Amino acid sequence: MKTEPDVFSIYDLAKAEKSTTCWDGVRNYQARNYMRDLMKFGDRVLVYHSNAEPSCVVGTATISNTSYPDHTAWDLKDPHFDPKSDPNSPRWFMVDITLEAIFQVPLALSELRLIPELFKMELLRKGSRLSVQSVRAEEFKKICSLGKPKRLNS
DNA sequence: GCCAACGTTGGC
DNA sequence: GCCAACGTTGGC
Repeated sequence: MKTEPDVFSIYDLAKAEKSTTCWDGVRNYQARNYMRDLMKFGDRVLVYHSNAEPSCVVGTATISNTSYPDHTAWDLKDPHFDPKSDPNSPRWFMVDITLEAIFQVPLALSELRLIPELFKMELLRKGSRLSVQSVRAEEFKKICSLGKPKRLNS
């Protein structure tokens, strides 16, 4: 899952109550479908900082609440307000994620591109813009082995 | 700041 | 349903 660190970084997540946040503001149908239809409680996710210097995979989190309507779509003052989302038939959904580990070695895109096991990874595809993507188990494992995750409570 | 790669909108 | 115009994402 991508986030712009200027807006909400993994360090903000670490500081949040119970290291948990709702993943609001996603306004892309495919990304929404991943969250609404595919994500299950306990699923693990990679946290990625986009538009950063450099852009990096910075840690892991878990799904701590499965999908529910994204109420920020109905909030006039929210930057992601969507007049076409009807509270009686919500258009946008979100999940909650809880921080699992921060990488002691953040993994920049340029570095990930050099890893043969990751050549097919969606994140590394040219023009890959989707903010919620699926990651293959082997890719997840490889990235964790490179990132040296530092668990919160251990 | 540039621009490729999308996704969305709306006229027809 | 097609597609041009426009808007957004995000690496570089």
